[in-house]
Amino acid sequence: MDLFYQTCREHGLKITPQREQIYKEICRSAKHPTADQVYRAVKRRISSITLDTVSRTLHLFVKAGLVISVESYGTARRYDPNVQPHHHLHCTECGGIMDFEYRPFDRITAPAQVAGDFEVSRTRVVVSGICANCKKKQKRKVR
Amino acid sequence: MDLFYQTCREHGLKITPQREQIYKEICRSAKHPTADQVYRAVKRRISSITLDTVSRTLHLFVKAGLVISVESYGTARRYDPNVQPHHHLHCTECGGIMDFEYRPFDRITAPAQVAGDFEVSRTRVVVSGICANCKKKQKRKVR
DNA sequence: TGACAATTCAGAGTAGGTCCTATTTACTGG
DNA sequence: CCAGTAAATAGGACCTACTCTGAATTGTCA
Ligand SMILES: [Mn+2]
Ligand SMILES: [Mn+2]
Ligand SMILES: [Zn+2]
Ligand SMILES: [Zn+2]
Repeated sequence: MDLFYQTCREHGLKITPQREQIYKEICRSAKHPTADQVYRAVKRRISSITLDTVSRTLHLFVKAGLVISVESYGTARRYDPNVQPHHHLHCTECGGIMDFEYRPFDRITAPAQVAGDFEVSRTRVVVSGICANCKKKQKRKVR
Repeated sequence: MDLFYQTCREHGLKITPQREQIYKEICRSAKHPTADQVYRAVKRRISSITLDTVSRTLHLFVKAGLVISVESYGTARRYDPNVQPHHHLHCTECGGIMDFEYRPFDRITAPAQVAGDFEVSRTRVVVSGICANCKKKQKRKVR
């Protein structure tokens, strides 16, 4: 939470109970949640909160670099409190996105002829497939 | 279009004018369009078509392996007629997704300790940043 | 402790779908 | 080439996840 208070101060963002809970919630969930998922969780603590507040707050957090917006597959925008370089496993069955770290991938760089005039800010490896959980379920169905 | 007719036959999908136009449109657009974008384009040729038809058709195309569903950033699901290994540039300003090919990236593989029980079907490098076009616009604003 | 800009809430509006049902159409095999 | 049948489509209701607007509230700093 220190990072939260510091970043807010640096970017002139007021510290409100709503914002504290939104940041806490996104850190607690390991699931790259959508605005709506964060909204439902925070609403249990602050019952008056609206989805609008959560959405706008998450946009501000992204601008401030406190969280990032990561790739999704047909679902709403998903947020990630892990702003360090890391990579993703994406399950095409359940839609889950899981982090993985593998240092050699952090050094991957697109060559100049590809990047061209593109100003690169982040490079990520995304591995799509079927997670262990969903594979188990599929097998059960087959029997 | 040969691939279209062949894949439809192989998967027992009836060949309808709607499906022909949907596939043609997604091939023509280099922009990884959403169902709604395909719908608007096809509607100019088949004015009675509904978004529902386009949505369901695209799901079927994905199941048949005729197109793939690619990562998006808070927008709706996006489709790609290029099912061969390739990689993406993602502009965080305009939301555009552009293809790039770079053979060395095609060989990237997550190590066993990462993949674990995950059944990998596809590995892609996603480079996020700002495209040449958006950079130009930003500079114009600054002046 | 104010003053006041920033933030929040409530509610209406919107985008991009999904679901349901009746009608139409593409394929089959006689 | 035609009829029967299963698949596909159109139209419309419904839904989810935002996004916008305007008024009320609150955090910050002098
Ligand atoms: Mn992550
Ligand atoms: Mn592509
Ligand atoms: Zn899964
Ligand atoms: Zn751009």
